[in-house]
Amino acid sequence: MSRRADDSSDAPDLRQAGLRRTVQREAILRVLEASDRPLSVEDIRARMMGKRPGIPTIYRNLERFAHEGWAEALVGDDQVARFVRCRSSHHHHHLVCEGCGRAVEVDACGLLGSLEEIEQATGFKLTRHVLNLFGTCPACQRNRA
Amino acid sequence: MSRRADDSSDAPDLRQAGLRRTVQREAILRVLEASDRPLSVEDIRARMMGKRPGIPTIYRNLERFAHEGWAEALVGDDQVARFVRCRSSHHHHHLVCEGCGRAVEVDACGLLGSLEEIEQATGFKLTRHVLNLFGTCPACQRNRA
DNA sequence: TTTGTTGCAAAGGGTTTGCAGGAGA
DNA sequence: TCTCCTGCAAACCCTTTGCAACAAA
Repeated sequence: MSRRADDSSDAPDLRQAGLRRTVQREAILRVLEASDRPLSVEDIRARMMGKRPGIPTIYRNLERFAHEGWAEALVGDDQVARFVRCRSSHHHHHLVCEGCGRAVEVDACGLLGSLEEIEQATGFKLTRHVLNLFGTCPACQRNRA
Repeated sequence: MSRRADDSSDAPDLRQAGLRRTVQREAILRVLEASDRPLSVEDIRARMMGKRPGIPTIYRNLERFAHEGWAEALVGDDQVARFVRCRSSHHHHHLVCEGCGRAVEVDACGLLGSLEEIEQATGFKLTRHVLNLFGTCPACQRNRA
């Protein structure tokens, strides 16, 4: 019922981004959409039934999706890129549960003050930052207790 | 003259960490020590004269150094690990100049407040975070103007 | 038809492993 | 001497590239 006025859309519009609608692309988007955790390219492939796109196709499309702001690559300690669907096109960060892998988006607006402090303390002009947060989600906290 | 009481030491003590003193190890430390920017393994090798350690040796030692908190790996967009010497063993972050590559350590203590906000907003219990900052250093700002 | 996309295979390239020889203590 | 380290070469493995066949528009 709610069609919000802001940028968060439920399904990326391929055509609007100048991309052709192909079964592979829509399948990849569907997998990302259905997952609440970062997925490697192999993960994505594993979640498809029947004829699956080739690895290069998945990489190429994820790259485009990331460029459109529809997804983002999070590289973990194992140096493997895992992709998450970005629901918001605002600046945001991802908080990943170390227990179950579930990821949520976080508006780290409170960070801005700290960034200004850093600019003043160092004399640097900040251009961008990468912040990845890790923790334990409510469900995993309960399970642990 | 100043021997500070805190943890910042000028030269890591290999023996104290249970590591043997080898020429390779000390050479790698010396290169890290002398550089004010993150260095890839190849960079490190390139900065050595004469007989240089093999690539695997450098990787193995950097891993140990990182484990001791003497250095840290920063992985950029190109997926290549670059290592910086950590002067402080406190929790800190690195701010890298996109102009010249120079890196400085930043105490992002101001971040703590934001982190608590995030815990309250999400219900997650935060365990760790990775924050890498990028910007333009004072010198590069001047050169640009 | 035109042009973006996919598939396959192969190459790339940073990083890791195995193991024998060598150096620290 | 006893381990720890190093060197070399090869293996790993995620990711990218090239190019011909294919499908969207």
